[in-house]
Amino acid sequence: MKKDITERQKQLLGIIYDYFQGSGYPPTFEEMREELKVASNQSVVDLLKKLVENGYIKRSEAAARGLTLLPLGYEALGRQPMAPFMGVAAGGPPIQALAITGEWQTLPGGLAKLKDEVFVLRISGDSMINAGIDDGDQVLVQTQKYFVSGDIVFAQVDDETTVKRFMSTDQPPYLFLKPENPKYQNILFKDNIELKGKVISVSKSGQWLPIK
Amino acid sequence: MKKDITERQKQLLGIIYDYFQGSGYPPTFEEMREELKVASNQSVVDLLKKLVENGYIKRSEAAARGLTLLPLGYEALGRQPMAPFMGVAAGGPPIQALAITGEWQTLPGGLAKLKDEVFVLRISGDSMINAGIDDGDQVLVQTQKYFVSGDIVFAQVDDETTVKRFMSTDQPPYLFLKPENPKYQNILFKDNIELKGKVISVSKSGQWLPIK
DNA sequence: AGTATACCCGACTATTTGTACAGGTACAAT
DNA sequence: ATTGTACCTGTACAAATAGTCGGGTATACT
Repeated sequence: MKKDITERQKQLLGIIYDYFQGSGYPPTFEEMREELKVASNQSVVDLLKKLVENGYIKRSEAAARGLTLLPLGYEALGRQPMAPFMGVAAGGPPIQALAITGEWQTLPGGLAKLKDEVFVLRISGDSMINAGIDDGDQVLVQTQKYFVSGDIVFAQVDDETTVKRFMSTDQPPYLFLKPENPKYQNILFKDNIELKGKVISVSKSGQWLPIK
Repeated sequence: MKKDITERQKQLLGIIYDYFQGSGYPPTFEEMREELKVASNQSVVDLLKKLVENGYIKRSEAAARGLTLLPLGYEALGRQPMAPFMGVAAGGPPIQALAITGEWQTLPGGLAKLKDEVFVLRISGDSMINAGIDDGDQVLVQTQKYFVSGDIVFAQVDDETTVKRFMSTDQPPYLFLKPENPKYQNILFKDNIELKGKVISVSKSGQWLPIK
C-alpha cells in the first residue's frame, strides 16, 4: 500500500534538502520543527516516519542528524541527484589518459561532497559505435571489482584509459577487451589491464539511456 | 604562522571524509575518537582545533556533527572537490535546450549531495570560438545574479539555453549577447533573456583553463 | 456511526554529544 | 635548561538532541 507523498511531507523533504545544501549536514528535529512552523516535535517524528516508510529518506537510529535523502526523495522534489564529472576518456584506441583535473582549488564558494562510486566520462573516439557509444557521448561509470563477460567496462591499459567490451571465453584468448567497431583489434589481457568500472548508462545530447 | 598539516591531522581529515562518504553526514567526536584509536575525546578536540585554525575544516559551534570540509581540506587529502555535471548547452545558435536529465532514478547506491552554485556544461556549436570555447568543450558555470559587461554568461533565451558574451553599453542597443564568431548575430535583450550564470573556466580534453 | 489516516499539541524523559578541567609524555627549537 | 607544540589520558558535566506518553482535530472512506 504505497502512498503518494503529501504536500506536508514534501515540504519537510525540501527543508531537509535545503538545510543540507546550506550547511553540509542534515538538520535536527528542532530545526525541522522550526521550519515547519509547528509547536511539537512529535509532528516531525510523524512526518519523518512516513518519509522513511515510503522510501524517501533513510534514518540512522540513535544518531543526531542521522538523515539521508534517497533517490526517491530527490525525485519527489524534482531535483536530480547527479554524478560527479571526472574528465575525458578515450573510446577509440587507448590514446588518452583519464584526466582528472587538478585545477579545482580555485573554485569559488563551498563545494560539494560526492560519492566515489559513480562518475561521468566523456568519450572520444569511435571504437564503440556498434554499442551505441559515439564520439563525444557521456557515459556513466559505476566502479566495481567484478565483471561478467559482455559488460562494457572502463579500463586502464598501461598508462591510458579506455572504454571497451569485456569478454571472457573458455577458449583462447580467454580474456580480452573488444572494441565495438570492426576497424579496431581486440586487446588481449596481459598484466597491463585493470578494470575500473562498468558503464551503465550513456548520454547523447543530454538524454541518458541504459546500456545494452 | 601557518603550519603544514601533520600526519595525525591528515588522518582525522580522512576519517571525516570517509565517514561522510559512507553515511551522508559528519561523524561525532566519539566516532572520530574510535577511528583514531585513542582513549580520550580530548585528543579529537585538540586535533579538530588545529584543523579549524589552519582552514581545513569549518565547525558549527554548539551543534552535533557540525563539521564541513573546506576546499583546503580536500586539497590536503589529495581529493578534488568537483562540480556536478548538468548536461549540454548550445554554444552555437541557441538551438538546444539545457537538458537536465531525468533518468537518474536508476542510479545505483547512495548519491551525493551537491551545491547548486557551480556546475559543468558541455558546449555544442561554434559561436564562441574567438573566446576560446569550441564545440565539445566543457565549461564551468557559476550561478550568480549580477553581471558586468564582457562576462561570458550562460543564458536562457526563450526556451533555449546558450553561452554568449554579455555586453552592456551606453548607446543603443544598450544590452545584448554577443557571439564570439562573426558568422553569428548579436542577440538583443527583450524580455526573453535571463542570465543564469557566469562562465568561469573552460576545459579542453580535461585541462581546465581560466576564462579571459 | 465507525474506522483509518494525516497532522498536530504539550510535557516529559532518555540518550547522545560536546565541552571543560587537570593534567602527562615526547620532541624540537631557542 | 626552558619553552612551545603535538598529541595523549581520564573524569565529570552541561548542552543538544532524539524519543515517548497521552492525548486532539479534521477529513475521507465504508
